[in-house]
Amino acid sequence: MTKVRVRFAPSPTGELHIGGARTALFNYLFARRNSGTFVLRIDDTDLERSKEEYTEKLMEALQWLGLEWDEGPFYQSNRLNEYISEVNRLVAEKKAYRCYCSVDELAAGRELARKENRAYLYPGTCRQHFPEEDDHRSKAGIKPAIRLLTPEDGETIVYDLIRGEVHFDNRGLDDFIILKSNGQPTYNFASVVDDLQLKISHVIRAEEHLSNTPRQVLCAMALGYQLPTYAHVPMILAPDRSKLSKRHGATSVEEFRNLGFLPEALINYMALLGWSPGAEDGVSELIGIEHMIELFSLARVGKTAAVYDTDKLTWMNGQYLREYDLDRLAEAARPFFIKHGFLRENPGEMELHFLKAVIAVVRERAKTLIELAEKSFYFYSDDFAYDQKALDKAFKNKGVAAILLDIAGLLKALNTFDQNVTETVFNEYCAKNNISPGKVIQPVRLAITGLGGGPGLFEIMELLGPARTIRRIQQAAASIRNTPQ
RNA sequence: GGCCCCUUCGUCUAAUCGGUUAGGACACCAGCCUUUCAAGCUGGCAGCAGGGGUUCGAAUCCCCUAGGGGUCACCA
Repeated sequence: MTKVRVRFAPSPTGELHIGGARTALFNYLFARRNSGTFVLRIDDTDLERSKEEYTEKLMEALQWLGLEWDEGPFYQSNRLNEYISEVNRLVAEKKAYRCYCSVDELAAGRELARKENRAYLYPGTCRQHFPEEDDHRSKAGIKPAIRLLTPEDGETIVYDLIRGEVHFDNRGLDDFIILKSNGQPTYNFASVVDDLQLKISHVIRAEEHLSNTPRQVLCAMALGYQLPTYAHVPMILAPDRSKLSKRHGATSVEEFRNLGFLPEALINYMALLGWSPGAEDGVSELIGIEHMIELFSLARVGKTAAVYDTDKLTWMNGQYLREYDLDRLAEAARPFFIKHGFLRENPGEMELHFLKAVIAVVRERAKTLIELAEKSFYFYSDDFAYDQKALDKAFKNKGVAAILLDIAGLLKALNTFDQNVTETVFNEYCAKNNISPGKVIQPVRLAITGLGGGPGLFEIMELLGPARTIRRIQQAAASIRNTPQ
């Protein structure tokens, strides 16, 4: 068996989106599952659109997701000599030829084909002009592009692990350009040279590349190398079933990160888009990366494009949020708390300790880190309005202000303020006055949090401490008295 | 338009060689639990794109139609 070597080869023309990230994930899982090597390559042959900052962001996103690569990054822009020498070889072997057709000429041909409603194929104008005849043109300073000489009939077959044999009629393939007149290789060529020279055993990539694969197969055959095995994974579509783009809201890994999703949740969610672990009944879909590596197989990758659904991602994130290691969660949540002004840029020991305590309580009802921070506001600010619905429910009863004042008085008399003590105080008060606990707890909750729901009241009070708790209860009582019923 | 791929609940998916009341998850609805809100538990709603074959029997195999997606550049 040849050693498994796979690659993820993004072009640095934008942020890493969920489709690319999932392709990277599948490559990673496949490599790990088969004790292979995961190579990162940056396909930056398009000088116009490639940007270094995107390369940085791409790598940052991969690292954040935990998809560590074993080799690379290799840059196509650094490998120009390899491509040129391979192109020269093909020209020398008469498997490729110089083309002097102008861009305008070609565009006109395409335009005509479009008008006549037929597919455009390069007519092979320059096929006959083998080297000698080109001399005078090159002397005139015209730079040629190089085209691959492709077969006129027969078929090219792509062997795909997910789709089986895919046949392409060679009559539908023309002599495409492998080296542009500016001296840069085209994607189809550079990619093949790299895959071959890097000894990639399996090319796992998105389905959008399937139609280009016969061209790559032709390149590889002309170059005389052994072909890698292909696996074209289904696309991830936007909710409107179209290809992902900016107008679809959050699509990039970075955006999901900023929206408060955890990398493990995103990984878990993406893995299930197209791949299925086998789905026996009652088996959880919550799968950590290690378990995923054990279970992964391309045979269980489906053929249908998936529409991503943020609801399920959100649910999954909530699941991870609850189980996460508290220290790591606090670390991940920090920026979100800072953004709300709940935390300083360089918080001290005490603040971090308090942060963890708050998170431990609030995370039970948050699904994203944004929500986690938002739902923690009353631990950091006295300045909040009462929720109207909760107010109508909890503050409307006649004796509420008096009850609040009673409670404030009882709390004030306490030496210790932990949740066991305060709960006992509440219970005794209710029993003595024959009031149901809810009639006391809910108004107090509203007084100290402004909300009708949330964590256990006694947990909140302990975290908040006696001073703030009592003050808020007294203020609530006062505001009820001052409001005409 | 040519070529290529695809088609199971709203969404993600399962159903190894054709025989299942077509299963699970998210979302949604209801109930239970609870000081509340979540979580959790229980139950419910909901699908084989359509039409022909083949077969005793088809979600599963074949053909056609429809729909979706991809690709056809001196982009990747």
